[in-house]
Amino acid sequence: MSEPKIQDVARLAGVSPSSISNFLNNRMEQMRPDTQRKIQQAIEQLGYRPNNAARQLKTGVAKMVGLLVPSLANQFFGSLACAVETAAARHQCHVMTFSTFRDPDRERAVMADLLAYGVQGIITGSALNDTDHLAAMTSRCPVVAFDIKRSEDNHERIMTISVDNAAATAMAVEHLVALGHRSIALVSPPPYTLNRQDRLKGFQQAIAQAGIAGELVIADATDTPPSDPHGDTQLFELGRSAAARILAAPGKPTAAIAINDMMAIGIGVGLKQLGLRIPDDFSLIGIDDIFFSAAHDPPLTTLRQPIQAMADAAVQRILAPGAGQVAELFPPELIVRASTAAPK
Amino acid sequence: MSEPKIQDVARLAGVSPSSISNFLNNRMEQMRPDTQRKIQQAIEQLGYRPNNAARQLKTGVAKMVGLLVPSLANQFFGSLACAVETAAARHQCHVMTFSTFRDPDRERAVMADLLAYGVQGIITGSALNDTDHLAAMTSRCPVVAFDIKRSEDNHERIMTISVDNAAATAMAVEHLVALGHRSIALVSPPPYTLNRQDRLKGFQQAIAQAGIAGELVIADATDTPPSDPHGDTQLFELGRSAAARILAAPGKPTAAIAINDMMAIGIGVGLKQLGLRIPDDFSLIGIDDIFFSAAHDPPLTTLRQPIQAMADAAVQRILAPGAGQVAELFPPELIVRASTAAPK
DNA sequence: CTGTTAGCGCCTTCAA
DNA sequence: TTGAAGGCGCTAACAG
Repeated sequence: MSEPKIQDVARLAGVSPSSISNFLNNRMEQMRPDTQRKIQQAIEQLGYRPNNAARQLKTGVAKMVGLLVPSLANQFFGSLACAVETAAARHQCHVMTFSTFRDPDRERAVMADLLAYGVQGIITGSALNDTDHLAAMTSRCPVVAFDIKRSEDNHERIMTISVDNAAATAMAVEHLVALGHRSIALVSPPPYTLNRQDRLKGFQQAIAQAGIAGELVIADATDTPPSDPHGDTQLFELGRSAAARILAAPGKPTAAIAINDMMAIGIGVGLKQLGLRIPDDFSLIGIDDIFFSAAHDPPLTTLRQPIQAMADAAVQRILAPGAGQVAELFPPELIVRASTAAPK
Repeated sequence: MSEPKIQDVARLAGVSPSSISNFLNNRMEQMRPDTQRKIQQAIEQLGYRPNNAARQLKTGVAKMVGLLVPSLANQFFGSLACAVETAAARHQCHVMTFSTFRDPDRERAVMADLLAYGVQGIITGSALNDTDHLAAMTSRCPVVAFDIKRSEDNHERIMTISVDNAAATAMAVEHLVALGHRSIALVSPPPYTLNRQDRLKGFQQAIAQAGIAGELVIADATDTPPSDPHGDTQLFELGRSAAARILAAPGKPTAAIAINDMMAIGIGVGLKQLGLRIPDDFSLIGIDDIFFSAAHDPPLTTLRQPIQAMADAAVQRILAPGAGQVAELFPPELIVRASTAAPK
């Protein structure tokens, strides 16, 4: 069971441990080809793997970044984790992911764990409203937060990455207007977060610019409890129970923009239960482009967040500090599928 | 930036490093209460965190298990990762998750990485057909594989955990028969894996027992390329393009059991495009109970895999070897939703 | 080009 | 109840 160590390899290869170390760290110019070959062979023969803990203890750095998400059971964050893993791999770096379940205590605890592992930085997709604690982390390691917006409250040292929220809703409005809609609803939970406020702002500006009717429908009550506490089913339920109120809104909207896909899907189901057909009777558009948007019926038109590009940028910020801006907004991409059409 | 170390705490508390160590390892009986208090205070004042690498190097074990999944972007495996994280946390253990993208080379590489981190064991939800390599790992650390079935080919030392596949399809048949269906199709990709063969077997036995018509529809061709290479969209597309063939099957099935939910959802969409309504014109049942099954239209009847229980068992096998069986089958649970009804 | 050496931070006897 | 000391496996000078 006990793993072979660098000494064993050295002995077998008939060279010194430092040559093995050089070999492992790709300093090939420091040895003759045949030494190289012997080392290679010895390593394979023994099935030798360097011990990360020892290496880390010595060098002081772990090739590792930490990732915090609300829950991996939430499809959006599963995709994010996958993208971050891919991005980190480009830098020979591994990712340690923790689910926080949006629990502030747990968030604090796992950040401490991450620090104990010596991660090079922390990426969070689970930023709490209280950014003070996050800001405090920046004195320990670089911190990149997805989807929170810089404000006076949060320290300069938190790097932020977000989709351009105002652009997303504005593009949604433009798409709908181009289709001929003249009255559009924006459906959202209470816009507590700056992100949601940005989406609202983008919506209102685009509505004003197009000179059409815009309705804000706040979805904040649901009759059925969430079936999965961590999967963000709430938004689905919220959307579903908002369907009737959307139709009854003052401007008689013929289309709705949901704050995200999960909610859009819920709205769609609610609308169908009310007897409407999508997109014939009503158009629907989401934000995110989660996996199931394409597999939905009808396939959902949405504004895709460029997750991989955002993940790449996040990892870059951690591993090559100073290489990029502190705050960056990524443009969403309109994915036209079958949930939007001209109004009747 | 440099973290405080045990010496610093000792100095500040006015005690020796070993007392700090005793404190950290909960050997409180070895010191006076006031020493304890002083240490506690010093730790907090410094924001001290023990260095995992040093601890691991010294003790030889990392409180960590490794998890391999095809991709976290696949909702089922995101849920699995979440469940494993929860299970491991009960043992003060962390999880390092890697996506393999079903690439054998990558699978081998990440297993080696996991070993280098000194994980206590490896849980894989991404077992390749070639179990030899997996079996070879068992000499390095305990290995638990989800969803592969023990056979003569794979070594005794791979511990396996799986839902009872035969029971799942059998229960699905029984549910459908109770509803009045007399001709049922099982839709599956080619049943290369033992798991799928078991599902097929359970289906056939249940069909025979009920004395009704059973049809096997192999879905192996799709016209549209997968939209997400790692999200298992293939099964969705496969299901969708199989819809017509299901209806045309010899026995004129009035209901279908899909090999999993993803495929069931695809079949449902395909069927609807053909003008059928579910469950009025046709009943559909899946296996897994992924998140979106409940949020689908109509909500999908399915056989739930008890993921948390399975994850608990997997972690148990790793952390408390000998505590459980080597191979274990978990009973699926029938979740009746709205995609099944009596035939017309 | 290769070997020797001194720790990285912590844990754990062992002695005081 | 506390302190001193050795070493886990590896890396990076530095000396040969």
